[in-house]
Amino acid sequence: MTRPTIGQVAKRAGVGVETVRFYERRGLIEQPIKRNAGYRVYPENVVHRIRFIRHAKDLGFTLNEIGELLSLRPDPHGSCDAVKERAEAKVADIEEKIGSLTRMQHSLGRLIDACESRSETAECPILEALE
Amino acid sequence: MTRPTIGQVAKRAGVGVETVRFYERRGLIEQPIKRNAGYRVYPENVVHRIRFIRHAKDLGFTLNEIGELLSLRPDPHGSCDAVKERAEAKVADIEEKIGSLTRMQHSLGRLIDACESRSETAECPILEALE
DNA sequence: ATAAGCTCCGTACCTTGGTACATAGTCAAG
DNA sequence: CTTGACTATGTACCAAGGTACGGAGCTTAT
Repeated sequence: MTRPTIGQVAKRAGVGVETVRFYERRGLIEQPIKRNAGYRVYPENVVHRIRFIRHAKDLGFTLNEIGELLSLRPDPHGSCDAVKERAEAKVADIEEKIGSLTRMQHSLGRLIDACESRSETAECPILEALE
Repeated sequence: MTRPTIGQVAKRAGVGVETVRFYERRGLIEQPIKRNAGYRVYPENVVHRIRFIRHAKDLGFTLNEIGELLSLRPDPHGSCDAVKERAEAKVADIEEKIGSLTRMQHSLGRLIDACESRSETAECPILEALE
C-alpha cells in the first residue's frame, strides 16, 4: 500500500484535512515529505500521533503540553537527565489528574447509592469532590 | 462574619470578579441575592463551587459538562432514575479518562526506566499510550 | 483528454472561555 | 462629607484551537 496523503491520514485519524495542516504548523507532527507537486505524503505513524493529540486534549492538556509530551524520548546521544526530569514532572501532573478524577468518581458513586436507597440528602454531592 | 461580596468570593476562589459574573451568566453558579443597591451577596459554598469548576476544566470537561455534573443530585421529590443514569454515564466517562491517564503514566514510567538504564530505544515511547 | 475529486497556500472566520474597559452608582474610613 | 475602593451593567476584546473559503494546480477513472 502506498503511503497516505493528507486526506487519507485525516480520515483515518478522524479529523479534518485542515486540522492536520494546523497540527503541522503547530509543530505537533513532523514535516511530511512533499511529492513532486508538493503533495504531502505521510509515514504510517502520523495517524497514531494525531489520535494521541486528540485524546490528550480531552484529558485537559493544552497543545503546548502535548508537544512537550511528544518530545519526551530517550536521547541516544548524551545525557538523559533533562528528559527524565521532565518526564517525572509529567508523571506528577498526571497523578494529580487521576486523583481528582478518582475523587469525582467516589462522589458520583455516593450519589448513585443515595439514589438507590432513596435517601433525602438534597445537597449537591459532587461539590466536595475536588477540595 | 457577613456574607461575602463578589470581590471576596473571587479572591477566595482564586479567580477574577469578571469570571464570577461570567459563570453566573453561564448558569454555573446560582443567581445570588442582590442587596439594596443591587450588590451580589453570596452563600459560602459558592467558593467551593468555583474551585470545582476550575479543577474540572483542567480535567478536560467543558463548561457545559461541568454544568451537568453540578446539576446531578438526588431528587427528593420523585424518581431518581434519570439522575442515576446520568451519574452512571459520567462515571463511565471518568473511568475512561483515568484509563488513558494511567496508560500515559506507564509509558512515562518506561521512558524513565529507559533513561536510567541508558537503553537505546530512540522511538517516542508515549505514542503507544493512547491507542 | 476531460471532469470529478484530490491537494496546494493563504487568509478569514468561528467557538469556548474568559478578560478588560467605560460609565455610573455605592459604601466606609478619616 | 468627601475620597478611594467596590460594585453594577454592558460591550468589546482576547487567546486557544480549530474550520472554512478562494483561487489555483494535480491526478485518475472513464
